[in-house]
Amino acid sequence: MKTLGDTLKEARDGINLILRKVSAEVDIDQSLISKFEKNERKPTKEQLIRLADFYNLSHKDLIISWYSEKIAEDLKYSESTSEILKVAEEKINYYKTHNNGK
Amino acid sequence: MKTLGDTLKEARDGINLILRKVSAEVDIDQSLISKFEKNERKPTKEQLIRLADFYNLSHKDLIISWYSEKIAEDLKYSESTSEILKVAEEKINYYKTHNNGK
DNA sequence: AAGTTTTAGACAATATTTGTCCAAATATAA
DNA sequence: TTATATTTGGACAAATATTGTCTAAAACTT
Repeated sequence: MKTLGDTLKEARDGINLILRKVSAEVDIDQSLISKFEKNERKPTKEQLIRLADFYNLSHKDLIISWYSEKIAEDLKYSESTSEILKVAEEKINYYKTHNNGK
Repeated sequence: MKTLGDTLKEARDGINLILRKVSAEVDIDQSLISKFEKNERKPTKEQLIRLADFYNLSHKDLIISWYSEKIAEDLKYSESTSEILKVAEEKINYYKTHNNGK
């Protein structure tokens, strides 16, 4: 199962850059980026966007990865997870249709 | 769409108790309980369990409500929500089958 | 071995969540 | 209406969690 960290690492490997360089470009501490790649920290959404832009990765894909990992982390040890997700989706749809958009 | 707050309020109305009484029984500030009922605060999981026990409500149902509201709150303004939830579920299942249980 | 890159961990700064209190608002009863 | 009781809003401090920064050790390259 490919993690967000894997994606970031692959992207960096793909262009053969060292952390120090990426760090300078995206203005994020290299130690943080290292941790993102090893899934020891989660980037903020802003950081994620900056990395996506720099690496030319799909915003959408990264955001999906980012949110889904957050949710999975939360529910990992919980029961009834598929019901929870089903209800969550209903609520979201309800919300979206009733407050249209924002 | 029935909220967690609605459920708690209905339960209390069902047994006709005032906040002060419930508060004393479950040891949660009455103002907090009021806010739970109005969805202005979210109970902690522990508080939720104590309320469930006191009101004789299904733990499972309340937990589903609690988590799904949390997730919905997070994703409310996001795009690709159904994809996010789909991927989240895959990750959870992956996690559960590979670390079986806990 | 020397130099470079990556990583772990401690730490302060910041932000978020939580519990508590009280007085204003609302409802109920006399 | 007035008096009494209940509910609610809001401010605040305490506790907890997240975030960014730095440093030096570990791992890797030359």
